[in-house]
Amino acid sequence: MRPLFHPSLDDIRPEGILHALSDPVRAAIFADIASIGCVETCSAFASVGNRIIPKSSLSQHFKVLREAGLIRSERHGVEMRNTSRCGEVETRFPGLVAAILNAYLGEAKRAEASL
Amino acid sequence: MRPLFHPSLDDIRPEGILHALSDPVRAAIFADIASIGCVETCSAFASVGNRIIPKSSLSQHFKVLREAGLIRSERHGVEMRNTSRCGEVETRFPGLVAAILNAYLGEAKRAEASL
DNA sequence: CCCATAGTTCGGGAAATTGGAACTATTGAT
DNA sequence: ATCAATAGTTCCAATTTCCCGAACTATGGG
Repeated sequence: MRPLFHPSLDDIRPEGILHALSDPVRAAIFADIASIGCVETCSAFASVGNRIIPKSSLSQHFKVLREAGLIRSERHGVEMRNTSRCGEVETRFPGLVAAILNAYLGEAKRAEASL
Repeated sequence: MRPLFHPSLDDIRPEGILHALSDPVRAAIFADIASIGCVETCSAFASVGNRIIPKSSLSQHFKVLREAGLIRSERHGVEMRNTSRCGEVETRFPGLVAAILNAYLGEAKRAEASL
């Protein structure tokens, strides 16, 4: 198992961030990690919404988020802890992550209201 | 040739916008349409940067932007005029498009500075 | 040492992207 | 009206990417 790759702040690209967050599942995972400074394990997301995500897919999703520069993953014993890199990303792309998370948040509220 | 489909404002989704703009070529096209003049033909983008884009691909790119709700395309005689829907999108996802365009803009400036 | 847990990697089928060639629609010229 | 030119679209095949089950790896505990 090769060590996890994390891009340096300089290597983070807008297209990577947009691609990573253009998938609603990844956006939901990231929103969760980003909220309240959180630290989350991968398996905390065995389901997103009411959809069950196979762990091989989850692993890929975390990899995409990591390589986009949105999260940092560290092994702690048997599990992986994921923290957001919002702070760093904000210095490079001001307002970007916040606007994206906010857009998805508005979307979720709409869905709820129209039940 | 079936008529062009434009989603109503209500049907515009964050994932569609992010996906559309996660491609640097589409982002460049959209940035151009969104800036000042706002009316552009497809063939004005035969090349983006120094890359030549085949017209079948260009047509697809415009379709993706259109179906994401980012642009409106109307036929005027033999050509297509594309206008941005930034204003509408802004009411639904405040700050989103601006933050994305700004992120790409910063990126372009960096690339220039590091020559 | 063996088992359980947490993730990663592999591999094949499904879906999306790309771009050349053929097609369609509109205008202008003969 | 016919023909040619221009601007885009559609078709299709090759490539790429995505998804998820199965097999694998790493770590900690009994």
